[in-house]
Amino acid sequence: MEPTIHSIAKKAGVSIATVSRVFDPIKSKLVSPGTKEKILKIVKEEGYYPNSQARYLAGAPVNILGVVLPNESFFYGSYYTTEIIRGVTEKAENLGFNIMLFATHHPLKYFNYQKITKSKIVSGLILVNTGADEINTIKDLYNEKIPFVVVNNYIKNMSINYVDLDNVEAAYQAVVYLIKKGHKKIAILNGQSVSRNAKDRMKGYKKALKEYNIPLTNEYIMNGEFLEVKAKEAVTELLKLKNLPSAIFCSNDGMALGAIHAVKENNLRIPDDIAIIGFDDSRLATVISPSLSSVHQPLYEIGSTATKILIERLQNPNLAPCKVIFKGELVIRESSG
Amino acid sequence: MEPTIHSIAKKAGVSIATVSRVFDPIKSKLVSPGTKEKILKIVKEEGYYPNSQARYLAGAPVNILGVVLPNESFFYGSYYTTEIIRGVTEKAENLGFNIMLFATHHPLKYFNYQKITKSKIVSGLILVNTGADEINTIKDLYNEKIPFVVVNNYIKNMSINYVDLDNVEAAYQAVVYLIKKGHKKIAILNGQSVSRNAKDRMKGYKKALKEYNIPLTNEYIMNGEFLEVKAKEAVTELLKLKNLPSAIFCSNDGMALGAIHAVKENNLRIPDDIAIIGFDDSRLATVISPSLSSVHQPLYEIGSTATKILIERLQNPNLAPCKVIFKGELVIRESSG
DNA sequence: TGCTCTTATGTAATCGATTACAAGGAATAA
DNA sequence: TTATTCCTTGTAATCGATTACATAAGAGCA
Repeated sequence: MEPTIHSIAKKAGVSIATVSRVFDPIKSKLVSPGTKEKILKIVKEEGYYPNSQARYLAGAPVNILGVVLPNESFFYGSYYTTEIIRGVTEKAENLGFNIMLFATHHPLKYFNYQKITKSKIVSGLILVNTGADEINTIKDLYNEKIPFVVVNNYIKNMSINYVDLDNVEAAYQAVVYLIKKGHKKIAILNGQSVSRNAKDRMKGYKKALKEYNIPLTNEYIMNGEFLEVKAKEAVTELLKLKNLPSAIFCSNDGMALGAIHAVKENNLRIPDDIAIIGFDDSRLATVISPSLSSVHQPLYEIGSTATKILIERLQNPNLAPCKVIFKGELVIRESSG
Repeated sequence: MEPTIHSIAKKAGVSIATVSRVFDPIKSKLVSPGTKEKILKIVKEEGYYPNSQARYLAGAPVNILGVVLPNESFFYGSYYTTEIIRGVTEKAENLGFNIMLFATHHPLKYFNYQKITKSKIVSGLILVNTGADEINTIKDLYNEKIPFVVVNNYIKNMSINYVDLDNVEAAYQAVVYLIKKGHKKIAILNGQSVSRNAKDRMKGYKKALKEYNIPLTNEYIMNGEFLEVKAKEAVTELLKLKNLPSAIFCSNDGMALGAIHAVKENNLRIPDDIAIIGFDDSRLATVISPSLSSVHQPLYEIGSTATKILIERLQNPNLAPCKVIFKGELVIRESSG
């Protein structure tokens, strides 16, 4: 038989209430030192750990956070996802919370958020890489007053917790850098336009061009769907233009990689013929040749901040919604000249 | 007030036992169609989900698996770790299990496995990248009859579940490939010798040399601690030898990357002067120039297989321990000639 | 000595489900 | 018609903790 609070209480010759108190950091002060010592000795001998389900059921706070992200986020050892998870897990561990990982295979919009929150499997949610088609889900969560934080999907006009990068500004900085290097024909290799990230990076790109009076060239605007393969195809097409761009701003490093391959296959030099800037500052950036200039995101901090915000609000539901926007930082390497 | 089984039962005019039965796939057949329909209608209206803690406490099986790995496993978007997790999460989702992720910041040997299993937070464990210094922990788990699977840490003489790669054979194949290419002076860039992986890959390396009557050269045996930086230092030293090797077998891709950088800095050509083979077939392998020949591990399958084995044994504790050894596969690219 | 105030501990209700067992009613068989 | 069986549902104990409230013992004080 496994030890329970009853068997421990019996062996120690005390009531279950006293045993319970020993495990509560605050109430354990109410137990006399002698009794506490006696109980802890038996707890150790028996290898007793309080049953978490019984604790939760009896009213102890559920210290489990659900992290929800699309399974595909993991492909190829995504730097983006893993750094965020590293930040989340470490912060959660430090604050005494556990992480339940929902890397769901299905499109996220079919994920049953209700099930895991209402059945009390988790007490709050961290939503990473939720898509633009999930706004309704997020509205539901909001209306149901389920505690959650959105990472990387800024939503306008809703009073929710989120942590994100200032994508407009980051893209703006990258493009301005290219302009100041003398580039006037700058292409953008972006993700799907439904994505908030893609939208905002496009905004930053356009803002920079406008500010420096560079006209927008439609042929220079490409969709690589955030994928290396699609990016390579798109750039291969781009390079058939008569009026070639002299620089490409890419919305992630994977697409930058595709772009580099396409440019090389066309026997053009990087950065001399075409300069390239990526986004994410992933490990690829330093491995590839030429090394890739890229916008660095503080992903670890984004993950740990999101976790902190959520836990604070679980412990004090009256706190106001919190928005944290980090700044990106362009890391210059070889590919941008 | 949130709905409970009592409120649902009351609204439907039935007992809580009947409501409970509706949620049990087997027992729900005992409930008459009319009653079931009536209950489900109210369940839907009220947005009711059975409280998981109460279910567990009352005897329903806990469908939560703990995945334990060192926090550092995530650095740099580790391909190794993420692919395994992808396999684990997808298989778990398909079999109706949830994953609790313990990416612990402390050395794993200080991780309190007892706490999460005995307190019934999880019903079983998947141990990924456990170190050699944790054999005692694993023995404890075994003695306590806690269901677990070890991934990537084959342990001799213990009747436990594990899933691993045949590292001896994989390393052997890689080195034989080099030998057949005409190499006779082959160095090995290995990880810490306490690591099971490192030991086995060394074994494969030695086996290949012996079989082809190539004497062992001590100076060709290096420890790069599985780290790019350390590997680069080690290879830089290696290249000061009078009698240079013509090939280096590296125990992971990160170290191969360090080796490539060191070789290039010494103005030697890859593969002409020095051929290089890595291990893991990570994304780096195709990104780096020259592209890296590397031993491919079926990481996704390793993860999903471990999960399947564990769940089967949770559902049927009488099943015998299960060992699954996958074969690696050398993927030839430019770096090996 | 008696009263009050602490301090330490115990009693018992409660959380929300599962499930063994009981039981009523309808269907079937004799 | 009555006995038997099956189908459906309900009753009540149980899982293992937390915690409000009660209470007993001891300390402090007049």
